[in-house]
Amino acid sequence: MSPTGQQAAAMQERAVRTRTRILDATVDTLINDGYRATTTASVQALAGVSRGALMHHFPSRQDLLLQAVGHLATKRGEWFRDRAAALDPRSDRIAAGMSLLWSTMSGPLFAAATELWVAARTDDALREALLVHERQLGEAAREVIAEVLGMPDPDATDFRRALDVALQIFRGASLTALLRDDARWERHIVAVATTTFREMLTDPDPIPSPNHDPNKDEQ
Amino acid sequence: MSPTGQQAAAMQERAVRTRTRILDATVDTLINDGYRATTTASVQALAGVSRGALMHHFPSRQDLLLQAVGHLATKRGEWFRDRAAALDPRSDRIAAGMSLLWSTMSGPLFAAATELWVAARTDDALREALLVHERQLGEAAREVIAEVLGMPDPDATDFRRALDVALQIFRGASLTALLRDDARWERHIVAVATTTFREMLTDPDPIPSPNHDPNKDEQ
DNA sequence: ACCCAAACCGACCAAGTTGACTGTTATGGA
DNA sequence: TCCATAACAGTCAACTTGGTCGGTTTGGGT
Repeated sequence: MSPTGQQAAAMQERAVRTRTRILDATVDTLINDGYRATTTASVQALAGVSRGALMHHFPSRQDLLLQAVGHLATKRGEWFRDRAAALDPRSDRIAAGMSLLWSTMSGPLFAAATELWVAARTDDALREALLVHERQLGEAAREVIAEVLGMPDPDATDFRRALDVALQIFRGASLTALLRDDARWERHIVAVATTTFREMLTDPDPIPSPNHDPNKDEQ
Repeated sequence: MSPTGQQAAAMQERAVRTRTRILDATVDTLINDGYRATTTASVQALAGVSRGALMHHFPSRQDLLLQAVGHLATKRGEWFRDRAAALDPRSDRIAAGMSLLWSTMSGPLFAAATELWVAARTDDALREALLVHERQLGEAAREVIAEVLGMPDPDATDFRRALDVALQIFRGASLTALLRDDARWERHIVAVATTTFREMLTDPDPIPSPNHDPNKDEQ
């Protein structure tokens, strides 16, 4: 989301603000109007900048969206850390952790990310950018969650697997929640995820392990 | 996806074929190029029809996409039933059912549905259409799954809840699989879903129930 | 043989979208 | 102070996209 080091050195205060305004407007447009309606013109209008300013910072729509991926990831990371810091330390840790995770994945920022995510299926450059940032975000989130849960090692295999499953549940639930809006059902899903997570951590895994990990993926 | 009854009576063979060609082309374009790139022109080109023909059957792009929702739902239903009928009756029933579910949600047709699904977040008409057809598809799938599993009652609360969770896991996994493509991980997720499903069916639910169900959905 | 409505054709148009281009203003350093 | 360059402004042309419209073809009924 940040420009290259050399550019950053030359960037002035005003430029940074303009840049941020544009990227914020891009994210807002993604949230409010979706990927298809996120045109350079609408972003420009929402940001209140001239065409020249927009094109100066982002020579093409492609550029704009690629940079928006990083910008969005940063905002999501900040949001996540803020909420994590505000957790009640006396509550049940696992339940708190799962609630935290769900709150991150049910908000507007996640909706914007989903727009980009789906678009990335048919856009190689976007996919590359997303993969990089999602990976970073995922690792950062895993560390924060591990801390919330009081886990000594964020890299423990059991923990990673359990968290991965919880993530899938929430990802699916977030998609479902896009269309139907049922707070009760959402609470239920969080409860299910919490139970599942707890069992996957405590039980010696009853699940046929993928018995790999030596190498990463064989497509 | 079918026209109104009166129109259907007047529709000729050729018209039906043209219509189907266009809708198939729409789905293919969604699969290959994504929602944003699914323009009337590209659909027209892929279907090999004239502009007039396209506009005759689908007066607007909105129309085209709304009808495509139904068309896609039909194709998904057929596909699902075909695969269900081809299952090996000697295999483990729950495992077979979960594999069946995952195969439905990891294919190109589901990718097309996801494109529409996400677009529907910011498109009321599309959302309405999707809700209707997804509900029908969901019920049909539930009945088929119940039969595969040998469940006496597809409407049993425990069964519905367990299936719902499995659906969320697979929905999330399908999104994840859009970007990274790891067959081993996918098998693992199916195994996890299978175990979770089995436990939710056999255990007297240890999960805090949403304590409702008096009425179906209060969206 | 004729008629009529559905089906289909393709040129045309208006609006939208993108990015290039020329000019202007601000800012830090020599 | 002055200048080089980044930052910004606004217009414009090329292209895309969705939709209209007048006309032609097809096929079943009479």
